[in-house]
Amino acid sequence: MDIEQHKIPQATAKRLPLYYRFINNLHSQGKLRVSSKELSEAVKVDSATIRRDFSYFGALGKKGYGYNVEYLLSFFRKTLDQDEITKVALIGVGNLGTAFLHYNFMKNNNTKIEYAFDSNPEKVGTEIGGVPVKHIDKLEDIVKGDITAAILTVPSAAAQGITDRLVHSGVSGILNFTPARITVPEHIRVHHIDLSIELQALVYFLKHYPLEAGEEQEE
Amino acid sequence: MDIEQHKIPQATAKRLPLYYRFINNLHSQGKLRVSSKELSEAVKVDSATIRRDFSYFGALGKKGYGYNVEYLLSFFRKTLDQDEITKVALIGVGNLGTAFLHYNFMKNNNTKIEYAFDSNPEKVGTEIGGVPVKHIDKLEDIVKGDITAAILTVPSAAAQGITDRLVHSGVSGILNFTPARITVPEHIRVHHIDLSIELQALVYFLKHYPLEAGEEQEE
DNA sequence: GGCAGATTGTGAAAAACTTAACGACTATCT
DNA sequence: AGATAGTCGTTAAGTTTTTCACAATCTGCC
Ligand SMILES: NC(=O)c1ccc[n+]([C@@H]2O[C@H](COP(=O)([O-])OP(=O)(O)OC[C@H]3O[C@@H](n4cnc5c(N)ncnc54)[C@H](O)[C@@H]3O)[C@@H](O)[C@H]2O)c1
Ligand SMILES: NC(=O)c1ccc[n+]([C@@H]2O[C@H](COP(=O)([O-])OP(=O)(O)OC[C@H]3O[C@@H](n4cnc5c(N)ncnc54)[C@H](O)[C@@H]3O)[C@@H](O)[C@H]2O)c1
Repeated sequence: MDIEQHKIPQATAKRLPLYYRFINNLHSQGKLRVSSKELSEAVKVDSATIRRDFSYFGALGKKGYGYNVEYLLSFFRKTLDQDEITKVALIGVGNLGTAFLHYNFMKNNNTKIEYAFDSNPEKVGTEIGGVPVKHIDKLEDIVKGDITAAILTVPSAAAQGITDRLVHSGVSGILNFTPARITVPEHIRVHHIDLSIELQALVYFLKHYPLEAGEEQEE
Repeated sequence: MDIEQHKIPQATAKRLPLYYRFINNLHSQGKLRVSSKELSEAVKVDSATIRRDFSYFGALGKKGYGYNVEYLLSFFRKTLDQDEITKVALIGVGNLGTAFLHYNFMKNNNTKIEYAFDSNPEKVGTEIGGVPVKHIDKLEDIVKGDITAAILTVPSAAAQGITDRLVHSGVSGILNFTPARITVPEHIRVHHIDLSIELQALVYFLKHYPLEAGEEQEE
């Protein structure tokens, strides 16, 4: 939106929702002020990093005082566009897709899964977690112009085909849970969440990078 | 294990399982050789990065030729300890936990979920995806000495309590799917996978980092 | 056997990210 | 009022990761 926004490092941008959630918690608890040190302990991010992150948005705190929770919250709400809802579709109502549909992403979140899609006739027409399941044949009709991002939980063999259809239907982002590394035009953003790899990587680190006292944790 | 292993950058280590999977695919397809460029297109990682990553393990390829798939595969299998199985426990057989139990992580993988745990008596005693569900009271008895890592899919309010018990039972790593940022002793490794944050971050990027032609994709 | 073309492995540079350190300031206590 | 104990924002330094670019070297073919 803003040109200045482009100055914010990606690593920082990825932490913003985390900060937002914890500031929200503090606010619910009635806390009025918070220091970068306190926040650091809660979210497990170095306090200097937090101060640096916040500073990209200007001077949000007061020296010698810390941050005002109320102010921080309203600032982050604005910055993360929490007041406007982003519509999302979920493709593939299987094990993983069903779990996501049951989960209320809206709780702390500006996103709403509006529709789910599947090719299995038994699933089509049902409603899961308040989300109607539509037939995949209707994908383009329903998504076109209305949906910003998609959550992809189909079998990996179907991933590229569905991706092409999503792109054609005008989504700008895809959260890809399949192991397939999908190909998209340059203006589409894909984030991969590859659960098998996460598990394998954890195991690799356990065997080859034994943590010493004082060593830092990994995200 | 090896002292030399410690030289491998963490960013590289995280990509190893991805490489392994694709090399495996190539091998199944009967492909005999592969170049860093081809691999790059498949896994969406810059070819120079791939060559650099491989080079940490020595000279795995041949100039003017590329990499021998068979050799690469056997090398990675050894390096990722694919021949020895790591035992894992899953705690919290709810929406997400059930999905994971149904999924066969073993397929491309050296990990096996041996036991699941839940506090709900209706779930205890059942078997999901071939994994027996035990009562959470038995956690210490069953896990102690036998299980290397845990997948945490309990409600976030229960996360820290269960974590303490897991640590006490001797697990060395936790894959934490709850939004809670758990506290552990220094020798325990925790990887957080925070799905709400991933979705929110994707949306944030869509709005604030419109991709230009030629810009790189995010992992 | 020799040459054209392909591809690696890596030094060096750049980019991205994190952390330490400290001056400037706040709040509070005595 | 002055002393004390924080705390931020930022400069500078350190670390990690990615990327460029090319000599070295191998392949495959004639
Ligand atoms: N379940 C897990 O724990 C897990 C873990 C890691 C990765 N994954 C990946 O997530 C994806 C989904 O996994 P899952 O366990 O939910 O699989 P699943 O088989 O349970 O679900 C897939 C769903 O997609 C539907 N589908 C198939 N082809 C389709 C098409 N062309 N259009 C629309 N819908 C279609 C099926 O009807 C099914 O409902 C897979 O790619 C899998 O590799 C899952
Ligand atoms: N489902 C999703 O899509 C999703 C998305 C993002 C994050 N999460 C997080 O993942 C976690 C699990 O989500 P879910 O949707 O599967 O929740 P869920 O409520 O369906 O499952 C939680 C399970 O944990 C069990 N449980 C509760 N307390 C326990 C205890 N003390 N010991 C052992 N078992 C206990 C419950 O019986 C239940 O079976 C939550 O922390 C949630 O915030 C889930």
